[in-house]
Amino acid sequence: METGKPSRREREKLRQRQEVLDVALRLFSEKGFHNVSMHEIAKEAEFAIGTLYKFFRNKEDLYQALIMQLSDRFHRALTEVIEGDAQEIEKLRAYLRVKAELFRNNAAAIRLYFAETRGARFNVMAGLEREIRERRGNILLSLAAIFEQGMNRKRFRRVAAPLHLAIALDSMATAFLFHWLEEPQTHPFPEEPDTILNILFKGLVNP
Amino acid sequence: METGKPSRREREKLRQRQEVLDVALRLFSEKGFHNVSMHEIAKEAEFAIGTLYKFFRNKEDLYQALIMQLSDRFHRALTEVIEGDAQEIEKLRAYLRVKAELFRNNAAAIRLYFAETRGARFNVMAGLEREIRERRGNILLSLAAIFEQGMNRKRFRRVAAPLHLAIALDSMATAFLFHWLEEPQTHPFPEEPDTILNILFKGLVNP
Amino acid sequence: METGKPSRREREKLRQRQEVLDVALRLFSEKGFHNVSMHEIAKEAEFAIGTLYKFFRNKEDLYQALIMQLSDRFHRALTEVIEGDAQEIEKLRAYLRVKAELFRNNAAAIRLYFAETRGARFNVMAGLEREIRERRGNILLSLAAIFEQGMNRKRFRRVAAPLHLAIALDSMATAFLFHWLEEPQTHPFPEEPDTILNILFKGLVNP
Amino acid sequence: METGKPSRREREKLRQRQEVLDVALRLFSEKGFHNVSMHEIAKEAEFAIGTLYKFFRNKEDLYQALIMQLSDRFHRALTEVIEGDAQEIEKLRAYLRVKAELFRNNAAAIRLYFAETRGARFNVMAGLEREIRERRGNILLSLAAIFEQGMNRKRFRRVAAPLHLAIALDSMATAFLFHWLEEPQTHPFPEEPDTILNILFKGLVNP
DNA sequence: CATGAATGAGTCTTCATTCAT
DNA sequence: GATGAATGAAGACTCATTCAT
Repeated sequence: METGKPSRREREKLRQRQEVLDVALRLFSEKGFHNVSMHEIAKEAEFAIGTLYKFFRNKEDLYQALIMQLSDRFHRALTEVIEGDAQEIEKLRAYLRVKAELFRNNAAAIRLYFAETRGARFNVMAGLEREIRERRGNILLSLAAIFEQGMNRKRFRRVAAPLHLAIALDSMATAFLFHWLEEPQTHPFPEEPDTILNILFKGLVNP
Repeated sequence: METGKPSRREREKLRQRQEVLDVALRLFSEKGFHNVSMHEIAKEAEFAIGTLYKFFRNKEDLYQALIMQLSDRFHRALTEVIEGDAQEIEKLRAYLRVKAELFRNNAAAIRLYFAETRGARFNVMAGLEREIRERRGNILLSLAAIFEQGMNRKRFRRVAAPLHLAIALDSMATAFLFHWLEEPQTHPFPEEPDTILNILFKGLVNP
Repeated sequence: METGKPSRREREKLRQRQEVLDVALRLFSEKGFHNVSMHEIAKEAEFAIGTLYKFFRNKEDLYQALIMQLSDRFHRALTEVIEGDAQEIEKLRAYLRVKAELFRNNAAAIRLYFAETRGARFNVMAGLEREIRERRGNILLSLAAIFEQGMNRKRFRRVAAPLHLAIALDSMATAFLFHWLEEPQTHPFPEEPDTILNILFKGLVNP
Repeated sequence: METGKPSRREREKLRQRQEVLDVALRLFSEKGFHNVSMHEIAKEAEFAIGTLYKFFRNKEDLYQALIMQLSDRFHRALTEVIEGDAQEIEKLRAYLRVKAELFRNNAAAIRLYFAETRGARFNVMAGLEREIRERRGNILLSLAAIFEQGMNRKRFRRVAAPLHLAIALDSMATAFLFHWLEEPQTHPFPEEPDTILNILFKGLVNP
């Protein structure tokens, strides 16, 4: 058989690998890539240094694996919600709700993810940039498709290109959520999806 | 007169200091803080290592000076435009135009600035975080004030809190400009102010 | 048993640490703290630089460990001899003999020890100054006690305060031994205990 | 004429050189040779760095000049007192008194002098070691001559070789004075000449 | 002649990575 | 297969010294 025997060993190894990634996320998000040593990760994760190098070829590899895992988790969750066949506005609202939940439940990861993913193309992420950018692009395209559909069905007016609306929606969401991340008390959390949709749906200028 | 005598020496020193900052901007924006050595900066700037330490107490100091200089330049330009006494919509349009110009003319700097300013509070910027956040906050408040005024004068509808509109406007601008920065050909540049204002002004949903 | 298991690794590590200290003693006593680099110590001791830092937190730590080890060795040997319950004069003679042996067998160490221990309170020894001064003080007090006892038992006349006699005895010993250290041929070694006791015991001036 | 014209310039230069030496003494005695930079000396002495190098070939040269100046001052004072033609005991008493005064009035210099002169032959004094040792030797010889004379005149008993007595006397003096230097309150100062002579003159053991 | 800006060799120290046990 | 001792390249920073002005 193909899956029976190796499974046990394999699963154990994966579980350990994941423990390392969890510790690494915590440390990297607290101190940044260059201020965390492999020794520190090994110690916190209660593995021998050498063992880390069984799981990851080197520090950069570990780091990229971590970021890619976060990317997987985030983009999978966001993609799921968009690709259903709910009504357009419902999809957008759901997208914003899921994104908000991601921020709420993964503050450390989010901060790390954006820090290493925005702007910095020079850093440790070199190799993965394209992959991540592509995922982001796909999500924007999906959002754009929703807007497009809404326009075709005459639910949305053509105030701008669908892709631009997608960018607008997503950037606003990110911005609002970062503000909340930084000052949770000032920016109440749950109402934001509505705020964003309000801004997008209702024209600001009196016709 | 007061400024004649010291000027000469002083100006020369400042010019050299600026040369170092220019080289540092290029290198840091290409490779990131930790992947640029003081030797490298010195060599590229054609100064001896020791000379760098005449201008900056240490590497971190040099880096912070660089980021603060960028911050100064960017925020000054943006603040100027908002604080005039033009009409509300004109101010917003001008703000977007200036921001776009900043992105266009300072691509490397912008990338570095956002990379080190977003998300990462653990990094080299530790000491300056508050200052920069405050500046950003002030700009948002100024934008909010414009929206508020527009509302009071019945030019804008109250679709959302002024501060939220400010965040929305600014985050959209940043997002569009980053997209342009990354793929100049796909996202034609100059129309973006109008795109953003369109999105903001015209309601997406048919009433 | 309790000591079997860790012993092996532990002993090996201690042996290596001691090798480093031995090399360091030689180099420091030849050239002084600031004229010996960690690289030099590592090379001479045939360890990698990094290994030195497994044994000692930094250069100063290594140096202080060295000096304290010497201090331990010297003061332990001297203290032992004083604290026995032999007769007063015998104790003094034994003290001088042991001190002489220490000088004879540890010339380099002695030179280093005195160089860094005398006078200089600003140097690398900052933290350990008190400890060392205290040890020296204790030895002087023990010697003083011997003189005092001898006086009480009418063996010694009260020509000076016991502590002063202690200082006199010890400083003479040190001085003679240093002279011998510097010119072994001129100052024959083994007779010095008697010389010193002679000076101390017999009055110089005819009554 | 030989001495008229250059005198003025020359004297001025010497005065400045001395200012540097004075500052250097203070700094070196406070922090040690390696913890004082030429810049620091220049700044404190209010000279330009370059000027220091007009007076002294390099840092080591400056340091040695300083130590030699102290050596001059100390040994001259001590030699003077011994070479008079007073009575033996008076000479010894005077020697001790002068030495005490030197310690009292030159605490910083004394500490520096002994720190760099004792034990350490590896250090910055390399070149001057012989010279200084010779001076010290001469003083001991002079003291020995006094003892010898006293013996010949039957004033002193031959309890030990004259040179040994000289060493004994001088080392006791140094030791007592150092104790006073370190704890002025505990060890009252002015009585020490008598203490030392007492120890030397009166036999400790009852005949 | 004095000045002090500029130099760069040399130092300590860290940390990713390897490999013998 | 796991371990962690050992490695040494690389980097930040200091400071004695020079030399153009």
